[in-house]
Amino acid sequence: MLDVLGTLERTHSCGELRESEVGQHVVLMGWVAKKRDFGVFTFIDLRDRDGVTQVVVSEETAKEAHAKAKNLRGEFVIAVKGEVALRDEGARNAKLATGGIEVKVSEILILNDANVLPFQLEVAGSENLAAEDTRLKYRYLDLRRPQLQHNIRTRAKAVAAIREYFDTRGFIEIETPILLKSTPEGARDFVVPSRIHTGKFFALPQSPQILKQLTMISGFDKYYQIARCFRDEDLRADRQPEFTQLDMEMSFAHQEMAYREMQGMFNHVFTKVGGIELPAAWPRMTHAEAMRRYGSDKPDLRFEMELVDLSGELAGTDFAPFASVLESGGEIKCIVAKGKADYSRKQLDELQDFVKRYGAGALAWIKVGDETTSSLLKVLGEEKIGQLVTSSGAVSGDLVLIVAGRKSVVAASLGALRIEVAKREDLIDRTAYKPLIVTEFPMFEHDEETDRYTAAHHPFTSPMDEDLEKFTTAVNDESQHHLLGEVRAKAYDAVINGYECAGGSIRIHQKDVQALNFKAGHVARIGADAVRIFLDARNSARRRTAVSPPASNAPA
RNA sequence: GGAGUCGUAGUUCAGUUGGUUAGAACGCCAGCCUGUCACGUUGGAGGUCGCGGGUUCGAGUCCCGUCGGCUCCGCCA
Repeated sequence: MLDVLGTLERTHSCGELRESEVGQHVVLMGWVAKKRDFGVFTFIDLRDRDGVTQVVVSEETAKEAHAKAKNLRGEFVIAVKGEVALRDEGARNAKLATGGIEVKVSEILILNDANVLPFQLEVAGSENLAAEDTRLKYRYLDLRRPQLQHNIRTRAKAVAAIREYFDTRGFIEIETPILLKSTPEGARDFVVPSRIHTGKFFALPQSPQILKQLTMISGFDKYYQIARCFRDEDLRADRQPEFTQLDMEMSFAHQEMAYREMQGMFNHVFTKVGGIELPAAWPRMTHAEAMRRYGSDKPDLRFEMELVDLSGELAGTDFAPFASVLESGGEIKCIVAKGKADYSRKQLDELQDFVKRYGAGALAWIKVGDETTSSLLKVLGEEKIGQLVTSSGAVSGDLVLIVAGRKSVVAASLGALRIEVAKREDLIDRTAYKPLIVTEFPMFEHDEETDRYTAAHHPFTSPMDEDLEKFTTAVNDESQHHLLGEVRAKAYDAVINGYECAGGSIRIHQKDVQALNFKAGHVARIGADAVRIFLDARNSARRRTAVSPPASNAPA
C-alpha cells in the first residue's frame, strides 16, 4: 500500500538547497535516481526537474524510514522530511550543485512505486544510451533525463523570448487555421478527410504562407506566429514531418528592414536563452560567393578549409576526364586538409565513397611533402602537380582533395567533404556561434537533366531591381530563356554554424512583375486556381509586402 | 523512389575457419557492508541469436527471401 500525500507540501526543489539552508527542516519530493545501500544507512539521490539532492537515511536515527528505504527502487516517487546537514569536508560532491549538503531523513512517504525500467535513464557515455526508437516508445521516461528536461526548457525560453521581442517591436501575434485548402508550396501536403464534404480533403499548412500575406492585405502591417507546419516528406536526422517555425511578415519593407528584424530576434533569443552575444550586424555573403567558397548556401564558418578553383590551372590538360569536364562547362576544385598528408589509402577510399554519394566520379588527391605523391602523378606529371599544390595554397604535410565535374556536383561534394573532414579531424569549435546572412539567392534553378529553369523560391518572390530588365527579356524572348539562370531574387537565408535557421524574401508588389513571374512558369506548375484568392485579394488592396517566412527553431 | 549499414540478455555490445553448455559491461534479484555519490563485495536469475526457408553431419556465423531500426541521396519551392 502506497502512502498518502495528504496536505504535505514541498519546501524546496531538489536543486536549490545550499550550505545556507543547513539546519532547516525541509520536505523534498521527487524520483529515486539512485540508491546506495550501506546496511545501517542508505543514500538516495533524489531527482526532480531542478536537480539532484542526496538524502541519507540512518537506521540509528530513523528506524522506520530506514526500513522503508530498503524497499526503494529506481524511479519510485517519494517525499522525504528531514534536516539539511553540512557534509563533512571529504564527503562533498563537487559534481552536484547541492553537493555541499545532504538531507538527514526522518520520514519517507512512498507516493508511487515503479517497474524495472526498459532502459537506463542515466548511463556513462552517450554511446551506451538506448537507441532512439526504444526511448521514443517510453518517451515519458526519456523526458525525465536531465538533458531532455533541459532541451524542453530551452525551447520554452526561446519561445518566450521570441514573443517578447516581437511584441516590443510592434508585431501582432495572429493564429491562422490548420484545416485548409491546399496552397501552392513545395512539399507534399498532409491531408485530412472531410466528414461533411465526402471524398474531399483538407490540407494541413506547410507554412502559413498565403494566410500571412492576407494579413498584410488586411492591414495588420506586422504579423508573427509560432506556427505548426506539416510537410509529408521523407525524414532526416534533423527533420520531422511536423514542426514549429516562427513565421513573420511585414508591410512596406525592404531587405534591410527584414535583416534587421531577423538579426534582432535571433540576437535577443540567443542572449536570453544562452547568454550568447551574437554580432549586432551579422556578416553577409551573396549566394554566389557562398557557393564558390564553401560549396554550400549555408556555410559553416566555424572553420576555414575553403574551396579553391583549379580549373584555370588545368585548362588545356591532356587528362581526358578533366578535359571533358572543363569542355562541358564544369569545373575542378579542391580543398586542403591541413596536416593530413598521412591519410591512409583506406581513409582516402572512404572519402572517395563519401563524395560519390553527391555524384562525384572520383576523388583525386595530392599528399604534399618532401616526396609529394598523388593519384594524378602519372597523368599530370610532377611539374603540374607542383603547380596545383601552389595554387591550392597547400604546404608540406597537407592533403589536397580534388573533385572534377558539373558545377553543382563539385559544390555539393566538396561542400559536404569539407564538413566531413572537419568532423573527422575535430576542427569545429563547438563553443562558437557564427551567424551569416546569405543574400541574392537565384530566382530560378537550372535542372541539368531536363535543361529547364524552375522556381527556386515561391512565386511571389521579387527579382532584384538590378535584374528586372534581364528578367523581362528572359521571359518574353524565348531565345534568351537561359538568362533566367542569372536573375537574382530578393531572397535571403539566415545561417548559423551551417544550419539554415531562417529564410525569406521580399514580395513582388507590382502586378506586371507578378504576371511575368507566372509567365516564367510558375502558374503552369501550381495552377492558377490555387493562388486565385490571393490574387483577388491583392487586386483589392495593393500593398508592398516584405517577408521573412520560415524561421525554424534555431539549433541551440 | 534509391544506396549503405545494423538486428545476439532489459540496455549497450563482443562472438574466431561453420563445431561441445552463446559471452562481457551496465541493469535486475538475494545476502553482507558506518560515508557513498560510476559505492564495494559474494552469489543468482535472465537468450526463439528479428522472422521464414535453404546448404550442411552440424548454422548466431554461409546462401535466398522477408520485416524492422539507423544514416545518407532523391525529396523538403
